[in-house]
Amino acid sequence: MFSKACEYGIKASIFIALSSYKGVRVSLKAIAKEINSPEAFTAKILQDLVRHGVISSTKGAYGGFEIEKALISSVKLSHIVNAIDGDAIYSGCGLGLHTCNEEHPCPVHHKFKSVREELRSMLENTNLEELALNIKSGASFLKI
Amino acid sequence: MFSKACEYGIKASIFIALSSYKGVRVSLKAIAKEINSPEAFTAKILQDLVRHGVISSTKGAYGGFEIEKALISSVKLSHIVNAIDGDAIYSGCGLGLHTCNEEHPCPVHHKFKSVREELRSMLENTNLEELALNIKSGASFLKI
DNA sequence: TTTAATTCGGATAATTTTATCCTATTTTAA
DNA sequence: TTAAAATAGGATAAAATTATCCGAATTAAA
Repeated sequence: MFSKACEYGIKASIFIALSSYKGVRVSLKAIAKEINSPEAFTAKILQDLVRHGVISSTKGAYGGFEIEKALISSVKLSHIVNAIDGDAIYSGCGLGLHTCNEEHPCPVHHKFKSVREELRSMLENTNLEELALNIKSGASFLKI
Repeated sequence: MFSKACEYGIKASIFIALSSYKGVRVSLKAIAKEINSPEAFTAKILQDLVRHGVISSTKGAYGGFEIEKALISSVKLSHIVNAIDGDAIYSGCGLGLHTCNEEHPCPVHHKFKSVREELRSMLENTNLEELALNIKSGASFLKI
């Protein structure tokens, strides 16, 4: 459903949020270890998220990645997915037609409508705070 | 959401169903033209669908692809998707965790639940007959 | 001021997906 | 029986995605 890059990006963001809560920046190394992802590839994805303003970074010793505490609850999954994969998943045509809309629908356009809509709404209404809290409480997991 | 191969596979199957209704087999060439797909690549996908028993083929002059009339309504989108992409879209973990279930959920497991479920149900309950009839009536389109 | 710990960014490699080409095989009609 | 029209299938190529490597730049502490 999502690209590997996007999966890593979401998991990394959650872990960064969790750590930012405690007021500590996390290094690439720590992130990759925690979410079980290849370090160098994860670095590229984090750079991308920084460029898109989803997370922020600090270079040098004691540097790392973080999300300003006050912003954690306003970062939605849709921001991350958009930054990495774009919005094709929930706004593109399910069968790849260039032009697909109500007037000129692909064969599954209407069938997909509610699925697409529910996905979009879910991504736009899920924020990093709730996801991080579930990790903290042990209700959900970032790896294995 | 789906791979290109799967998109082509679905569109091709709908066109084959449409033609089989009229009692005529369609050639690879006609299919690729109708759904606007690369011919040789489409051939591979059709071979795959034949192997999985979704469609049937006849070699030689006047040969081509078809779906037995009586079976058209029983071919579901899920059969096609499964044959080409597998069931990962609606049964795999949204974040790619190897183990992701109610007891050990990934951060978005519950959030994705209804989306995944709706997608699965839609694929399992949509058959080629209805999709073909909408093409026939001009209510939906296979290309552009 | 030097050193160590970091992120950044460019180059490259490996893998997967998408796409093409060519030959073999099958089938029908002339 | 031969020729033409098809699918089947193997080999290969192109493109996209995933992954790795290495040096540059930055920062803080010793």
